[in-house]
Amino acid sequence: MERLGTGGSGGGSGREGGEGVGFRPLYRQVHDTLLRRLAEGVWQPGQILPSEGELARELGVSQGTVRKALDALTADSLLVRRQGRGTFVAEHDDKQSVFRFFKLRSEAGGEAAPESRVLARAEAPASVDERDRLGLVRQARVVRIERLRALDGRVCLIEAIALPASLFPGIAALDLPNTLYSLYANRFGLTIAVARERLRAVALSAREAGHLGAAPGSPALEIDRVAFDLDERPVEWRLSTCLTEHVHYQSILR
Amino acid sequence: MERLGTGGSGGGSGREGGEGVGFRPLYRQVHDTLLRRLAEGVWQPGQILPSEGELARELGVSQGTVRKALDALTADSLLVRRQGRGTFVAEHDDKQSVFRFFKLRSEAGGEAAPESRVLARAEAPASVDERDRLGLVRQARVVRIERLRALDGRVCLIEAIALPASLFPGIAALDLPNTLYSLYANRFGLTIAVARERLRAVALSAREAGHLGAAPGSPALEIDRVAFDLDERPVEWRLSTCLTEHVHYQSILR
DNA sequence: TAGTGGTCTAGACCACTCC
DNA sequence: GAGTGGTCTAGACCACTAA
Repeated sequence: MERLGTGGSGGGSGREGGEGVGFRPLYRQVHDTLLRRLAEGVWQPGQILPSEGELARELGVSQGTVRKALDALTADSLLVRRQGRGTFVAEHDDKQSVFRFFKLRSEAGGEAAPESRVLARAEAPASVDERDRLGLVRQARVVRIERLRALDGRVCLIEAIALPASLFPGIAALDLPNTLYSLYANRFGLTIAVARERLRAVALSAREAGHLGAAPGSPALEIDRVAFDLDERPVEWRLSTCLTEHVHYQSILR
Repeated sequence: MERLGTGGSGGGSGREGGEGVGFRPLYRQVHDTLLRRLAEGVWQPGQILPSEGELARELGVSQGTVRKALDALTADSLLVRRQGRGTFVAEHDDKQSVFRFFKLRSEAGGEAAPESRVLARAEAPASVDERDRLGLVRQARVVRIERLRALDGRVCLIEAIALPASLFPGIAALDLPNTLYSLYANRFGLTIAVARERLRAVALSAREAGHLGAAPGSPALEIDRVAFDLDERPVEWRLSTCLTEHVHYQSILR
């Protein structure tokens, strides 16, 4: 049992303790409490959460307040709600949610999932760039993965992935699935919540050109992605170089 | 006075008319009603809307239902709500909201707004590509605008804009501001609600290279944007070609 | 002081799922 | 039929703004 704010019955919003700066709405406190539990793995992906009523009683708030927090977590794709069944921790290995972080689309418009082939894997001391992107200390080590990926049967992308070795113990020895983020969640308890991508146009190096079957110097799209977990820690750095002859990067702005 | 659904007092959600497929929640009907009014220009950008209570009485629903609709419109950046003051139609000519649709960022991280210089303007029959992107009929005409844009004082981008001439009467004779979308809203009553961007890497043509001060064949980022108004009509096609030596395209994925 | 949006509660009924 | 989330209402009090 863990009560929040002033709780209790009757109207009023009920300020939390303290008197100065800090005022967080109750629904925000509930949101953060549930988010912390998700980050700690109290509920695993695919598992069902207690019902709105149970959570409300446990936390000492009204059902409407719990609902508002659950709605926010659902909007962030961390939960899935199904009428008549319950509220579940989102699983991101589904066909459709592969495309949550994968913005490349075939010109043909086919919704085929990308295939992957691992070229290399190794553990090594982190480079300066890797320490910078991942917020690592000087002595830190990383696991590096290099892959080729194909869309619609056409190889179009080569990507270099760097992971903090301390967060992914033993990953170098595992079979790597096509969608790494479900592996991160299921094996290492790390849920990717946000990613920041920076795109540039570059000329292919001779080595990249060889792997992609293109001429050296050809223009290519470089995608520099840092992915963050529920605690907003940088967890993965991924540098992708992509041929965009039959493929483009799609972005919807609102 | 315009009432929605079954309205009235007491509990119950109240289904709308008909018996078969269609069921739209009341708050959704309110949302659509308000959206239609915005699209029709009933309230101009910057103007205040009636209060929650007034809207609730007018539409014959509870204040909570109106609130839910207003919150959704606020989340879509169409409204701005200010505690103690009221609800306003969003204005998108502010400094910070220039970056709503402009995703290029200087490597230096400076938040300086981009500058523009118009190279050419003309009206002409729509090309096949323009008809395709803008959903135009065979005889339609477009206004074309070509601009150079600079970030941090460095020219980095050349863009070709195509507008349906029927939607923008007389735009060829106007002074063009740096941020076109506020002009679209204020002079032509067209609010841009969504844009779809497709990014590719291309090699600079000799002409583009000349304008951008780079070598022909240099890799550049091509941004193909179609912008839609509140009625989801395609309203602008913009093809930008950008040097990404000191600039990148930033995207946040959730 | 009056009016606005923001938060919180309590309770009703509906739609869906499963037993 | 029991239990879940989804919708809707009514009413209270708080925080902020402006006159």
